[in-house]
Amino acid sequence: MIKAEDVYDVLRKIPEGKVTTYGDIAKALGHPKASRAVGRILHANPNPIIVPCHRVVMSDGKLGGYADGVEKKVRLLKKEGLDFKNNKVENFEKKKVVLKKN
DNA sequence: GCCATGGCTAGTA
DNA sequence: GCCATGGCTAGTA
Repeated sequence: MIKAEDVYDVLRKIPEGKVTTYGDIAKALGHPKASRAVGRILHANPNPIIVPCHRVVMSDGKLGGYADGVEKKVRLLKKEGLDFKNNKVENFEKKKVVLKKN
């Protein structure tokens, strides 16, 4: 079972202007198939201020969801210097962080 | 039984 | 576009 606290811990390491994916978080925590579960956990994020869940997107660079509305997610990411081409993060490969497995 | 995913396959152009 | 996957919640018995 994947713990919400662990997901939030990983999230706090993502710097401004960078992103990661649901699947990468799942892998980093040793649950390669739990990507969807990660999404559910983020949906329940109790504290968007300290846990930047807007920096998590889909494996193909598409936006994914946001509890507070996708528009807001876009706004936050743009403010951090990211851009969107056709519903995808521009230069996705360069914007992804590499996550360590603990 | 839902869903903030992802990987794989069919099959179109 | 289909479906396995994992975590959660509603709501029946």
